[in-house]
Amino acid sequence: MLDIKLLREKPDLVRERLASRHGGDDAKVSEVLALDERRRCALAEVEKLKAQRNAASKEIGALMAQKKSADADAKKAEVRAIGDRITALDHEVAEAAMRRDELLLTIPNVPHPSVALGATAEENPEVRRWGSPASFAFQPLNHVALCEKLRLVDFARGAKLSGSGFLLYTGWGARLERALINFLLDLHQREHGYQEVAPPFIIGEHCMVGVGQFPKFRDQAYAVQEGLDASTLGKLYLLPTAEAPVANIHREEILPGADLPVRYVAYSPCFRAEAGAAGVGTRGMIRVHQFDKVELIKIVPPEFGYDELEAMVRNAETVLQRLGLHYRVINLCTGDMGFASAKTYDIEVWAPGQGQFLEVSSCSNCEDYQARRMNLRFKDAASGDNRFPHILNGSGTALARLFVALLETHQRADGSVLVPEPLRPYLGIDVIPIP
RNA sequence: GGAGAGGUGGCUGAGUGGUUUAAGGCGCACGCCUGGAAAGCGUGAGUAGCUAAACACUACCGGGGGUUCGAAUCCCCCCCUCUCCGCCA
Repeated sequence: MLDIKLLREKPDLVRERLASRHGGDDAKVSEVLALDERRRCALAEVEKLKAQRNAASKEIGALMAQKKSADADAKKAEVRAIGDRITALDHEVAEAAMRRDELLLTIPNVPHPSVALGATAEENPEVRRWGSPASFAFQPLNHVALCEKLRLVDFARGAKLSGSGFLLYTGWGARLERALINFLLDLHQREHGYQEVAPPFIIGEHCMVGVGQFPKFRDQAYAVQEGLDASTLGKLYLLPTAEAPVANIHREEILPGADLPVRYVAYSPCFRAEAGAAGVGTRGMIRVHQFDKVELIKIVPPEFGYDELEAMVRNAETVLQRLGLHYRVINLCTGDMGFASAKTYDIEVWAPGQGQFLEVSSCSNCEDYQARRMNLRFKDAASGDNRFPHILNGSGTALARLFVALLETHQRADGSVLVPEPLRPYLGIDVIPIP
C-alpha cells in the first residue's frame, strides 16, 4: 500500500501519477485523506485524556496506600467519566484507521516516472529484441499437433481428470517439463546467485494481501477448504505464483541490513481460475489453470531497486538465449501494469506455430508497496533506521509457454524436436523422437 | 482427533491488580580505565504514533474483547509452538 505520509504531504502528485492507472481514482484518495484526518483528530484528543487518566490513577494508588479511601473514591468517580470518553474515542480512532487502511489496500502503486503513459498493451514500448524468428523449409506444426504426434501432452485425458485447462504431461513431455524446471533452478541458483527455496503451495490469505493479489484479484484464486469444515473456506488458497509465499518469507520481520540483498529462486505450480477468460486462447497450452513456473524474488535496499530490476530481466533473458529462442523485451505502460508494480518488463518469446510472441516472464519492481503491506523492514546500518525495502519479482520463467515456444522453434521436418544443448544432460537425449 | 504445557524486550528469565510506563543475567554500543586488550566501572539502547526536530505524551508483554480509577497480572474468545497418545504419506 501507499505511504499515508506521501498522500498527506503530496496528494496532488499521487493523484496525477495514479490517473493513468486502473483503480487509481481521485475519490478514493480524497476519502482516505478524510478518514486519516478524522483519525488523527480523535487520536490527539484521546491521548491527552489518557495522559490525564494515567496521572489520576497513580494518585489513586498513592491515596490508597495512605489509607485515604474517601479521597480515593472521590477521585475514582472523577476519572470514570474520562474513561467513558476514552472508550468512545478509541473506537472512533480504530474505525477510521480500519476504513482508511481497507481503502488504501485498493489503491494501486504509483508508477515510476520512467514508465510510459498509456492505456492498453498496444502502447507498451519495446525495449529490445534478441535473435530472429525461426524459419522453416517445411510447413511447421503448432505445439498442439506436435504434442499429439510426439505424445508429450494428453489434452483429452487432462480435461477428463480436472476439466479443460488442465494438462496431463506424458512420456518425454513429462520428462521435458521436469528437465526445464531443473535447468531453470540450476541456472539461477548456480550462475545468478539466487538462493533456492521450496515454498508451500497452499498459502494463507494474509500472504495474498501482502503481495497485492487480494483484495483485488480474489475472484482469480482457488480457495481451499479443510475437509468438510466449511468455516475454513477462505483462509487458505492455492498459490497463483510463487511470488505470494516467497515474497512473504520475511513478513513482519526487521532484517539486518547486512542480509540484503536477499535473492530467492523457487519452483512452484501456479493455479489460476482465469474466471471470465473462457474461450480466449483456451486451445492448447497457452492459457491454462495450472502451469509450472520458476520465480525470482529480490528484497533490496531502495537505492538498488532499479539496478536489481535490470539485472533480474537479464537473468530471465539468459534462459531464452541458452535455449535458442527468439524474444523481445517490452516495458509495460501505466495502464497495462500489475496492481502492485511501479515498473514492469515483460519478456515475450516467439512461437512460430502461433505466429506471435507469448509472455513468458514479467519482472517488476514493486518498490516498498508490498513491504509496507506485509510490514517487512530492514535496519539501515548507516542511519540505524528501520526502512522498507524494495521487493522485486520476476518469472524466470513460466513453463507451459516456454514448452510451446521450444517445441515450435526446434521442430524438424519429420515432426521430431531437437533438444537444445543445455537440456541434454537433463533429458539424456538429443532429439525427442517420434514414438 | 484426544490430553497436557507454554507464548514477556536481540536472547535468557522474574513478575498473579498500583514507584514494573517490565527486575536480574547474557549479549550489544559508547565512554572511563589500559602501552593495547580482558576484567572492572559508568552510560545508553526496542517498535510505532505525534513533532520541522527535541522534550513531553500515547500505545505495544501472541491476537481480539471484557472487568476496573488503573491489567503483563483477573475473565471470555481466537491463533501459534512444544510434549504424549490415536490416525496417516
